[in-house]
This record gives sequence, C-alpha cells and structure tokens, in this order.
Amino acid sequence: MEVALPTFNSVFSIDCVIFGFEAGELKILLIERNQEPFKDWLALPGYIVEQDESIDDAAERILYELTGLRDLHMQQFHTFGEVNRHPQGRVITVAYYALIRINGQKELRPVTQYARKAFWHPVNELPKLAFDHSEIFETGFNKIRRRLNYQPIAFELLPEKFTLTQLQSLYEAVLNKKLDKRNFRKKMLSYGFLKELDEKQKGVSYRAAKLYKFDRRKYAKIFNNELNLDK
Amino acid sequence: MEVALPTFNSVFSIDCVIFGFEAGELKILLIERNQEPFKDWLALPGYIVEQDESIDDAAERILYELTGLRDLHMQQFHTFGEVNRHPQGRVITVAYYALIRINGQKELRPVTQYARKAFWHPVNELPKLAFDHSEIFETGFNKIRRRLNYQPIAFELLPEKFTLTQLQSLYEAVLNKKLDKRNFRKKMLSYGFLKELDEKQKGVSYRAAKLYKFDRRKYAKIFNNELNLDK
DNA sequence: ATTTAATGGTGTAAATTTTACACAGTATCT
DNA sequence: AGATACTGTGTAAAATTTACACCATTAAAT
Repeated sequence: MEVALPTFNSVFSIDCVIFGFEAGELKILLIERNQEPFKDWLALPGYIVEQDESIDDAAERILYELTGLRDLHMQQFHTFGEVNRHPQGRVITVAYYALIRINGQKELRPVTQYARKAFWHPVNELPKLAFDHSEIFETGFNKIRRRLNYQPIAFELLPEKFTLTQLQSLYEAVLNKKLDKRNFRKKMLSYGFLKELDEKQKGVSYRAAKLYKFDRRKYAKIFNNELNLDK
Repeated sequence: MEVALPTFNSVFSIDCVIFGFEAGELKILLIERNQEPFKDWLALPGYIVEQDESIDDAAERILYELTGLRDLHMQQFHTFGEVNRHPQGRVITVAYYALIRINGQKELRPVTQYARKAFWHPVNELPKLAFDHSEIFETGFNKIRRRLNYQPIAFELLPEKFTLTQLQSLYEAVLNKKLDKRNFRKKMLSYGFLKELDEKQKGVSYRAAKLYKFDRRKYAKIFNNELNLDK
C-alpha cells in the first residue's frame, strides 16, 4: 500500500516577531506591505516558505528579504493554522521571534518588492495589523515575557556593554512592572554571569555608571551545573 | 499587484505525543504503521491535515482515526520543518501533546487502515520510531516536564479521585527524580486547589489512603489572583 | 566657585519559602 | 498475634525574598 502524497493548494509561511530595545522602550519590527492582500497595511515581516528549504532557513531568508536584517538567532514559538486566516487560500504560518540590539547605523531596507519599508514600532500602541498578525504578536510577546525568567534573552537586546540600570529598565519594559533597584542588582550579580568592566558609561551629564558584559561561557557553566547537580 | 498563492506539493501533517500514566509508569501512545513509507514501523499517531480544517481540529480527528480516542485536550508544542524529514516529499508537521488517564476499559482501536494497532508503551526504553518521531517525542517530553511546574497537567493523567502518593509518584515519573514525601504534601496542599474527599482508597492490602480531587475552579481563582495582584 | 539636577551605588532586618529528616499509626493478610 | 506495607504527620535550620532611604558622583548651569 504505497500512497503518493496528495497535491494541495496549501502553503506554509513564516511570520517574524522581532523585538528591539531603544530609549527604554520595547519595539517590534513592522513592514508596510506592497502586495495584495492587505496592500498598504502594516504587518509582521512574513512570507512563503520555499519547497527546498527548512522552516528555520526560511525564517532567516524571509526576514532578510523584507528588512535587510541578517544572522539573528530566530526561534519558533507557535504555528497558526486556522482555515481562513489568509483570504486567498489555505496558509499555515509558523511564527518565529528574535531579539536584537537596535542599532541606528544598521539600515532597514527591504530587498524585495513585497515590502515598501521596514521600521521599528513601540510594542505599546501597536496599530491593527494585517491578517491575524496582532494575535501572532500577542502570543509571541507572552512567550518572551515568560522566557525572560529562565533564558538569557535580555542580553540579546542590549548593547554588548551595558549598565545595570539599562538591564533593569529592559526587564521593567518587558514585564511591564517596576522592580526594586537594590534587589534587582543583588540578584543579577549573584548569578555570577555578569562581568564587571573597567569602563564607564560615556556621554551622560551625570555620574557615569559602570559597564557590564554578559559572560556567555560562565552562564553555560552555571546552567549546566544546575541541570547536573540535581539535588 | 495581486498575486495568486503558488501551488506546491507541500503537505501539513499532525503528529501526536499522547501521555498516559499507569502502574506508576509514564507511557505514550504508539501505532504500528500499515502504510508505506515505514510500513510495519512503530510511530506516533499522525496524519495529513485536510484543506478545510484547522490544525487544532485536524489533531483531534487524526488522533481519533488512528487510535479511537476522542475529546482530549490537545496542545500544539512544536513544528518540524526539515526538508527531508519525510522520504516522499515536503511534509511539515505540527506536533501536539495531550495527557489522559489510561483506562483499561477504553479500547484502542484504529478507525482507518493506516494503523494496524495502537497501544501504550513506557517512555523509558522506547524503540526507534518512524520518520523523526523519536526527536518529536523527546521535544514533547521536555515540554511537559517543564509545564508540569506551572500548569495543572498532572491531574489530567490521574483518575478523578487520587491519593497524594499517586500524585507524587506521577511527579517523580515525569521529573525523573525522587521527591520528599512530607515536603511534597505540604506544598501541594498549601496551594489550596486539592479537595479532600470523605472516601478512601479501596482494594489495597494495607492501610487505605485518603482520596483527593483537583478543584479546577479554585485553581482558576488562585491563578487569576496571582496574575492580578501583581506586587 | 557654588549650586543644581540627575542618576549611581550601597546594607540590613524581617518575612517567607525551602530543605532535611524519622517514626508511630492503621488496615490487611496469614 | 504477628508480619507486612504503606499512611500521615512536625520542626528546626538554611536559603531566599522582600521592603526600604540616603549619600556619592558627575556635568551643567549660574
């Protein structure tokens, strides 16, 4: 009983929720669509998966084509498969998130015609998005909010060297609540994966803060130990 | 610029990792395939999504057709999209898990020809499975292990009335470590969502233990409060 | 030179939670 | 009556979490 796979007009797509942090605010990357359906609408960067690429590869490619961004560490978080989520046919979409340092230098420039432009938008006061992208964003935002507690994702959003106040304000932005300064510092430093640098912040008109770095190797060591000790 | 969706020979499928608990052991549901490729192999229950059904609906239907089980609360956990995971073409699969009480009465009987039989198998010493199903299982097992800590999924695996010892042994089976009896009870009861019944265990040849019930309404109340109080 | 404005950096005590640990009680079976 | 097998219970020490306020430092303004 050998059965060929059916041929359906079914399409996989990828949608990306890319978070950035700038001026104490959490932002995501949106595009302005230049293609029907939802032409001229704002949307998450997303497009169709080719037949000969894995979905992880597709996610990288699609993000690059629509925004010019490359080499992000993207992570799948949910698949949306309602029948009528796309007005033109059956499209199941796998949603990915990534976190990056917003960098004024790095220009956002779509490589394809499908997006007219790409830009950062604060996660608060998001406009209505094309398709079910508002729902996709919400789901992704909830995921990273949860993951912030057990994965070192905060450091992907900050510059390589950062102050403890910057780190705290990122946590506050994602979790949407105030944290206690002394307790926050005590706890963060107690983990032992932050490396204090000899440098200080520059260009501020008040006392400059010490800079820190995230030590990925120490983090891995600590994390592995925790898994192995297993009391 | 209106563009029709491309027609690909691309297929969505669903694979199910269904956990059960019996005789102090955690088990999953396997089928014996009756169809190429991987005919006669053991595999997770899985099949192809139709064009006019959502992936959530498909998951329920497919599990029913291959095992005879219905009305489980299934939850998507990961999507597998490597190019060559299926020998006959491009198949992207969305993996779901569910947890159920294994019930001797309830017969496992495939409704379609695609599975020869369905049966429970302990999660330890799993044989090699068809396709990338071993990897899918591992991913799913890791997910529920993590979720056990913040979602009331344990109670879906136990009979409606259970003893604290049964509950503990379930935690031990999933987490794969011994827990302290007194501390476990103290903590579980402190949550306040277990209802102590007037009944006792029956049919044991030693002192019978008290039976408890999971109180879903109290759980929801507590859980919501936690979210709202937000200190 | 002094003042002002803005943020940096620091410690302690109380409360809560987590951990480690052992034995008498009870039901059943023989 | 005794053996067997599991139930059910408390406490003290350790660790973690919480609440809380002020002086120090720098650059800019006067």
